[in-house]
Amino acid sequence: MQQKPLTMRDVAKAAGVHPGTVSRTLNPLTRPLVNERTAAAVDRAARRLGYSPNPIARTLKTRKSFTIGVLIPDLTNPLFPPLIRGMEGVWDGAGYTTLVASTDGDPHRERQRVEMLVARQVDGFVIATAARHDEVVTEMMAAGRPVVLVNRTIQGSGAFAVVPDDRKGSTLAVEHLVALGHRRIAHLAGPRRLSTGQLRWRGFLEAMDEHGLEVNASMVATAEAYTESEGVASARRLLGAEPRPTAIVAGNDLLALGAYTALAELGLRCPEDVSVIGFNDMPFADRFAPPLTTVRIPHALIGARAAELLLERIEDPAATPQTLLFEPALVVRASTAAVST
Amino acid sequence: MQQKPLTMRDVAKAAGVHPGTVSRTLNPLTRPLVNERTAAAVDRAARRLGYSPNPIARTLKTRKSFTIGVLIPDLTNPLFPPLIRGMEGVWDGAGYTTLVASTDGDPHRERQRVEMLVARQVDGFVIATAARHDEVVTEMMAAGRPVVLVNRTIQGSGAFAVVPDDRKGSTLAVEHLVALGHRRIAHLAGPRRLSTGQLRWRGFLEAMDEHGLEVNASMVATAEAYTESEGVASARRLLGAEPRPTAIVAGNDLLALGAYTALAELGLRCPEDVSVIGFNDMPFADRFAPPLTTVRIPHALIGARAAELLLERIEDPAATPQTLLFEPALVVRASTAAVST
DNA sequence: GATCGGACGGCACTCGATTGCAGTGACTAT
DNA sequence: ATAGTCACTGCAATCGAGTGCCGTCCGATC
Repeated sequence: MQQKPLTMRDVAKAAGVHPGTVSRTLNPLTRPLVNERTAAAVDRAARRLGYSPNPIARTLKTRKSFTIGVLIPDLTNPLFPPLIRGMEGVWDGAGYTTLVASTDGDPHRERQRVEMLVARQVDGFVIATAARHDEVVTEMMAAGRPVVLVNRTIQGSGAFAVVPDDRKGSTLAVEHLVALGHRRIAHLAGPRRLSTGQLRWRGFLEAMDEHGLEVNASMVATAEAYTESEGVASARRLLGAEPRPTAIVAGNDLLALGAYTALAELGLRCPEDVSVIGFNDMPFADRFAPPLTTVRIPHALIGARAAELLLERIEDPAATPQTLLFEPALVVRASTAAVST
Repeated sequence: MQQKPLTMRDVAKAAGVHPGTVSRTLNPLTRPLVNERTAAAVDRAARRLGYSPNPIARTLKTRKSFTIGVLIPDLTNPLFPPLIRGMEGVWDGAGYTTLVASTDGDPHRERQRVEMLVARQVDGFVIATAARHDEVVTEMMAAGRPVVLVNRTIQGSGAFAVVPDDRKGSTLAVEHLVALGHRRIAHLAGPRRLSTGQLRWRGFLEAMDEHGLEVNASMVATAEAYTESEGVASARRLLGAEPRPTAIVAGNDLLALGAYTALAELGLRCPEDVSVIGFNDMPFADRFAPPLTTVRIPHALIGARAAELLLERIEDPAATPQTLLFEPALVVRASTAAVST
């Protein structure tokens, strides 16, 4: 709340010492270098004047900004706010500030945002926008920048990542439906170029195979993006097949919502005619009509863990890459029911 | 994407000029001062080396960071992402970066976040957390910092603010219910210390009066915060009254959702037994069970307009304060119905 | 009482870009 | 030919904090 810029020289003058000494006393690492009594005097002067150091100047000199860049596709996707809160929680405690940038899924814009963040000297990145083959991410890692991937990861290893166990999630979904007597189960898949789309699809196929259930081409539709409107379009294709599936496993909750719409268009009821399962357990999923059965992913936890991992990576550039897998859990609500014969 | 820091001196050396000349060339305002041919040479050198200026150093010298601080209560409240996207849209175009800070409604934390933003030399603030009597905001304005209030405003004038016409919104809600034959209409109010809580309440009382409808004490319950759980608690009180209200006007959608829960607890149906109206038209309000009738507020627009206003204020410190009122609109869905006699 | 060692803190340069001031050279006017 | 003007551009200080180097002063030691 200071009006006129208060600098180290002011504190130095007030304490009757040299600015360099002030710097040393205020920095915990160099503090031992200065006499306890002078240090106390400096502290007193600083407190009295209400001095607080200028992070900009500090960054210029030390190249450390105590800022972290977070790349997400779109803030209005309800999946991301909890993720971000999870991260902010740990960074706040460590004195870091969070700088969030939206890319809208546009690689050009993504690159531009990254350049902005680099220019602002962020100390590291959390990336929630990674495609399986992601040029920008690969370049950043090659350049030695601290990067942690969340939610989505890239093909191959060597990256730090904190992601849900997507295959497992699909297994949970399929098993639940099979237990309810479903056999014609369709998959409303997310984009194949994202790890979530790919792995949930793979997991779906494997689980179906496990149960001796056949999956022909008309039982899988792939959405171009994780949006309601894409969900509607793909669900229409699924529901046009003969015989019609009795259940749909959607790649995420927004796609599931799209399926709701497609069902309504056709005069079909959920869950009486067709069961639907989502993915993520987004906020208010329990409020939908009908309340959505979905695979819950602990986003706040994933965010927090990613934040910690990044901090470790920043402090130790030689840290070995690791990908952390989080267990999903099935949340049964009212969008799934026993198959009606 | 540069690895080694590339500075103006490097460009200067490559172009065979002095760093100062490079600075003048690259700054559009001072560009006319330099000879066209040397300017072209500098441009070429800069492009060839892939130089981009260091915003940190620039900020240190010019005290302008091209960063704007946004204060919100909580990112996971679905009301805020659209607001933020609206602002980012205009700032991106003007070369500003957005720094979002969550306060969780805690004044202590709010003050601390503001100090962080001030230290980072943000050029201005958008504040969505203002209470009607807000010390922090008042101090900031007194200190001459560019501030624009969104969604919530403070008591008295002299502030820049972009807010919905809350009284009007309440009027819309009451009129809709009256038209459906309701007479015992209750208000599930938001906190009185926020302008939204206060004005929507006032608007409710005025509209009821307008229609010759009485409002006794048991017809208004005030929630301590805009949360579902607070909504449940207050709605219980409302529904315990005798005779029971046939309709509830909630101070926002989250409170309305709380009312849904309270109704379900009592075995009452919405809208057959009690109609409910929300406020905001938050994302997915059309997906709830039942789809929520609500007063829509154009948040993205409000955000965009606030962003523009702040930019004007930053460029012209003498700009005169103004508060912009945005028209709400009633969105009728399925949570309201004609009163059942 | 002279020497040595260590603790302390002052000095001055650095980070990268901006900018007031002054100097250079060309060109014009008288 | 000399002064005066103008257009450029180089120089150096500056923003605020961090830090290597060195001098000073103290006490301890023989």
